[in-house]
This record gives sequence, structure tokens and C-alpha cells, in this order.
Amino acid sequence: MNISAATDYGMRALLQLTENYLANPEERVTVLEIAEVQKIPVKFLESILRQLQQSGLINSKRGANGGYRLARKPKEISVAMVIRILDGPLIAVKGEKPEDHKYTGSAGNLQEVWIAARVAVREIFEEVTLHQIATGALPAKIKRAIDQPGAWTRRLTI
Amino acid sequence: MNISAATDYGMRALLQLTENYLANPEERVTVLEIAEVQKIPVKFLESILRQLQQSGLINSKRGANGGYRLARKPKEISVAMVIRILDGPLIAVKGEKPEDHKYTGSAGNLQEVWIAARVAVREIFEEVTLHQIATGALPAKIKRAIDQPGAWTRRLTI
DNA sequence: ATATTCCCTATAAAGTTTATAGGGAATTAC
DNA sequence: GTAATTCCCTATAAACTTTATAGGGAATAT
Repeated sequence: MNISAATDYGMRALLQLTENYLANPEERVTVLEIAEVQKIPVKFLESILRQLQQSGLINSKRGANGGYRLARKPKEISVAMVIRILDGPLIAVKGEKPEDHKYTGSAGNLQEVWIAARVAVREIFEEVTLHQIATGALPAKIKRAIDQPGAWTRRLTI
Repeated sequence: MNISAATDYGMRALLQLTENYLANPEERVTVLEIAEVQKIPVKFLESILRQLQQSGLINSKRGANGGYRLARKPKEISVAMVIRILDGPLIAVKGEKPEDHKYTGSAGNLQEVWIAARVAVREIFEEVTLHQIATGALPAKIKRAIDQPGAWTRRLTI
């Protein structure tokens, strides 16, 4: 299960826009500025920002002093929104939504496992907002998770 | 985030082997039998089963009356093991492990969000075993998740 | 011996992700 | 009203991953 480059780039761009928003909610930032700071290929970032714009998360203006800024408060933009826009559904099975799968026989309950995984992922990504990430004030649930023993280390157990 | 066809096929094959194991732990099932029941392309399934065999989850024998059977008890094989063998790490960011990412500035805490997601996914996939899925005796945590309102419906909130 | 069944390497087909190119349209500044 | 700036849009390419397929080799049972 992979978080795409597009989502990672998009999140970083949005976090830069959040920083900018918290300093001055009216001011805009250009694609070029974000691309330089975050070291993201300009044309790729352009298409990412356009998707975020068309979904209503950010707001654009052309011309001199143009650029992008957040269209909502940073507290009203979750990680889940960004993933769904740039990467599609949080969890897919063979490219389809988990609830669309039909299993038979001994595999009958497999679907429930995929659904449970989706619930778990939703509980993280739908709860965390740009504001929390930018300010470092992550929810208690997240803090608890990242403080767990082994959270930061690879697990190879087979 | 996608559960690959390989993982889905592998899980279904293993669940069929589990059913077989619970009836008679010595008996073997051929690739062809599994492919027919589960409707999986034979040659693709062959390569999946070989990976599971080389990782020690199943056990093979050639020749007449040959085939595959589980190499461990169904209670000792988790979904996480299968995903790691067939799909790689449970969560990757831009193809790399989340802990290998370095973020700066306002994106500094982004890594913690990815790590928290990995913890959440681990808590599901490392806990659920073939035995639980085959018998329908899923852990309470899973049951609670799939009974949650909205667990089975798509979420479009942007 | 022969039939069966897994083992292995190489390769192809399809699909997705990650870009890149090039020009168009709006906006501002002068 | 002209030039500079900046986002907008479509098409395409490059790279990579996933999903297979082909063909023959090696072990096993009878």
C-alpha cells in the first residue's frame, strides 16, 4: 500500500500554503515558489494544484501577484480529503472498492478484513487536519500511535 | 492505497488451503484445483504460491498426489505476513518506508501522520489470522470496526 | 517408463504513475 | 494597450509496476 508522490507533494504544498495562511490569509503563493521550496517538479506540481483547486481546497488567481492560497481554514482540510482527490479511495482491493468485492466459501469473510482496514485508515486520515500538522498539535490518538514501541521501526516478521 | 491482485489471490488460495488443513492437515491441493475454484489465472497463481512457499508459509510436493498445504497452523499465519510477502511493506510513501522520509519546515510533522497510519494498519493486519477468517471468528476489534455506522459505505466528503 | 505436479527463467502485455511540452486565457502594472 | 506574469488546459512521453504467459526442467509416485 503506497502513498503516491502526488499525495506527498500535495500535502507538502498545502502545508506551505497553511503556513502562509496563518501569517496572512489573503496572500498568495506561486507554483514556482512552492516547487522551489519543496523541490517538486514544476509541471507536476502545477497539475496537482489544479486538482486541489478544482476540488475547492485551494483558490487561484492569475497574473502578477497571482498564485494560490487556501480556500478553507486549515482546520477544515483533512489528510483524507487530499488523498481522495489525488490518489482516489483510501483503500482499494484489486482496484475496486472493498465493498464491491464478493467472496465465496472459505474466503467469505475476507471482505470484512479489508473493510476493517479501511475503517482504521479513515480514523487516522479523516481526523488529522492541515492545521494540526502545521502547528504540531496532533490529536491524542496520533500521539499515542507514534509513541508506541516499534512504531518507527520496520517489521519483518514472517 | 491498493491491495494488489496478488495479495487478494494469495489470501483466497491460503483460505482454501486452510479449509483443507482443518479437514485433513496432511492432504495437499494442486495449483490447478485452487485456480479453478478461485478463478485465478493458473500461471500467475503458480508464481504467487511459489513466493508463499519460499517464505515458509506453505509447503509443496511434486509428482502425483503432490500439491500444496499449509506449513504452519492457520492460527500462526496473519494477513500482514501475506501482504509483506506478496506486496511488500504495509505502508510506503513514494515507494519508500515512511521512517526514511525527511521533511522540513511546515511539513515536518507529516512523517508522523504516515507512521500513525502504519500503526493503525498493523493493528488490523497483524492481528487477523487465516484461522479467524476461515472460521468467521474475527477478533472483537474487527467486529466493532465493521459494525460501525458507515463502515460499508463509500465516503466522498471533500 | 510415464504421468503428474511443482520449479524456474525469461518475456510480454497492460496499466499506472510521474512527469514534460507547448500554447491559451486571465490579470496586473505601466 | 502593451508587456509581463501566472494559472489553465490538452496531449504526450518516460518510467515503473502489476499482471500475467510461455516453455522447458526437476522431482515424485505408480
